[in-house]
Parts: sequence; structure tokens; C-alpha cells
Amino acid sequence: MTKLSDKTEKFIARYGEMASHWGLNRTECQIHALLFLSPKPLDAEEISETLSVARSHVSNSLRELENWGMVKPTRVLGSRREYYETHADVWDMFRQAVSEQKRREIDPWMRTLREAVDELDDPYAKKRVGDMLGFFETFSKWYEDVRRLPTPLVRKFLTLGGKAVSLLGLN
Amino acid sequence: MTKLSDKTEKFIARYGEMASHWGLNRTECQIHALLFLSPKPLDAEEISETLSVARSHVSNSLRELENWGMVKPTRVLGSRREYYETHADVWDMFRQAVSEQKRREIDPWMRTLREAVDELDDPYAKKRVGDMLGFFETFSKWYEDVRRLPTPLVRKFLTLGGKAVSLLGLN
DNA sequence: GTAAGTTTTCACTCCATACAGAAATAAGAG
DNA sequence: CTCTTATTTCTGTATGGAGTGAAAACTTAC
Repeated sequence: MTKLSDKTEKFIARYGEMASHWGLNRTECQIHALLFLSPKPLDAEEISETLSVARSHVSNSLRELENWGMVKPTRVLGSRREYYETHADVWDMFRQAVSEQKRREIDPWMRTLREAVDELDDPYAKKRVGDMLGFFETFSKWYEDVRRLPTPLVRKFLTLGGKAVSLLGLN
Repeated sequence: MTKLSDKTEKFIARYGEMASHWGLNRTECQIHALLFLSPKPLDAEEISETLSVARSHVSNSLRELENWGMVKPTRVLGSRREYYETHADVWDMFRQAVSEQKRREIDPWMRTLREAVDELDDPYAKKRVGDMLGFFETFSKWYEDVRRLPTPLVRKFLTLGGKAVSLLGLN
């Protein structure tokens, strides 16, 4: 068990608070933070001791993080334990997070919107929901396009920022 | 008190579930949904009755929604009650939501990241946090640029999607 | 000033869900 | 097959926060 420094502990705590609005709970996020800061993969036992969280809870949390694609299990030679690590590249990490978020939240919500547009009787309500659906559809298409691009290109594109708009002569 | 249709009720309920990951609670989101679907502004009393939620809770929720800029109070002639309505344009609505979300979640998180980069002793951890900060900074700059554009332009820009990248000759 | 209408505050209840710890199950070594 | 080690399931507890309803505090009309 590695004793964490005060600064590290504080960071992990805040990471847990912050990220717990993304669908994962506090402990899950803290585990992710710990792995994110660790230069080498850690096993469940180590995580449990370092964060003072029940061993079983760590197992469940790791499983959930795996479902989200936020951690990767790796086998280490000569040990039968599973070791876990996070993405080496933060951009890949966030791309994964966003993609899961979309799959779990946005896509079902868009289905609900489509259903509502079909079902609602009141014409004003129908129009309003239709407007919202339109917004999501535009955004969703944009995202699907960007999603296909390799990371360095996304990076360049985002760095351009508003300049892209003037370069394209949209205004 | 207006009795809601089954379809409308279902939609409002789902809206509450979905949106409650955005920092507002279920009831607050349901109130927003109700106002969003209503062709005319509603007062707290009506909302309370229609959604079967305690009058006081509605008041508090409306206040919170106001803090978020998600509802606007309007005075109606000959009545001293306050009436509430949502944005007429969904794009404006989401721009407001995103802007609040950034102010309340992203900005503080970026401050934490900067602090951590300064404070952390372990060089690997420092590098990792720095990477994450870099990601947020790129994104934040992009957002600030886009934020300044008028809605129709943002719309055009997003609609272009991946084509923008090839048009700009980035690849 | 008082009275009527409206919002805010506060103390309390209740529910969801995070988390602990024990027990059960599975997997690998010999 | 059996012993050891690792993970999963299950049951109970506890904590945070949503929601209630009454009481207090404003606000405007008269």
C-alpha cells in the first residue's frame, strides 16, 4: 500500500466530487483518479487500502469503470491478480467518456423526443419538442462527424476555434 | 389547474429523469419541462397543482431555475403574482444551460487542475494533471470563441460538421 | 396603520443509493 | 481433487438530499 501525499489525496477527493456528475459515483471516480495518477497499473487490493474503501466495493466499482471503458485490466506476469490502468492519452480518455455519455444519456433522450413528437396531441407542445429534437439532431450529426476524425485532427480543429468560421466565410 | 394528458405527463416525467444530471433536481427539471411545453407563462400556484408538488418547493425550485437563467419571471397586468416562462428559442435555452454548466462545473475544475499542477510533487502525477489541464484549456478556448458567435452562425457551423475540416484543408 | 396575498425559511420525514462486511462462488496451482 | 487466492453476490446500515407543511417574513392595496 502506497501512502498518498496530502496534495494527491486532496486532488483525488476533488476529482471524485467533480466527476460524480458524469454518471459514475464518487468512489468510482476516485478510483479512476488514483489510476490516472499512477505510473503503473494497480490491483484491487492496493486500491482498497490506499483509498480506505471496502474491497468488495472496489471490485464493483472497477467493473463499472470497465463497462464505461474508463479503465483497462491488464495481466501482470507471475500474478493471477488483475491490474488496472487508465488511458495513456487524455484525449482518448475523454473521447471515451463522451461517447459513453452520449450512448447512455443523449441517445435514449433523443428516442424519447421522437416518441413525444409522434404522440403529443397539443400542437404547441409538439412544435416545442420538435424544436428540441432538431437541436439534438444537429448536434448529434456534428458529433458523429467529429468522432470519426483522428485525435490530432480534432485537436487542430478545436484549436482554430472561431477562426474556422471566418476562414470558411460563413459570416 | 390544467389537467395534463397522459402523454404530456410521461414526457415531463422523463424530462425530469434525464435532465437531473445537469445540476438541477428532478422537480426543478419537471417544472422547466412544464413551462417549456406551455404556450403561456404559468404562476407558482398552477405549477404546484399541476405537478402535485408542495407550493414551497415550487417557489424554491423556480428561484433555482432563475439562478440558472432557465426561466424568466414576467409580470402580468392586473395580477401581483409572478408568472414564469422559458426561452422562446431552444438554441438560446441550451446556450444558457451550457454556459451555466461551464461556470459552475468546468471553471472551478480548471482552477483545481491548475492548483494541482503547481502543488503536486510527483513528476508523473504532475504531468498527467497537466495533460488534463491542456485538454480543458483547448476546449475552453474553443467554447469561448463559439460562444461569441450569433446563434444562426453556430447553427450553420455545426451543420457543416466534418466537412468543415476538409474544407479547411486540415487533413 | 391593517388586511390580503405571496414568497421564504425552517424543522421534519422519507427515500434512494453508496458503502461495509460476511458469505458464496469461481478460478488457478499443485 | 483440494487448497489457496480472487471476485461476486447479498444483506444490512447510514447518510445526503428531495420533498412536505406550517410558520415567519415580506409586499402591495386600501
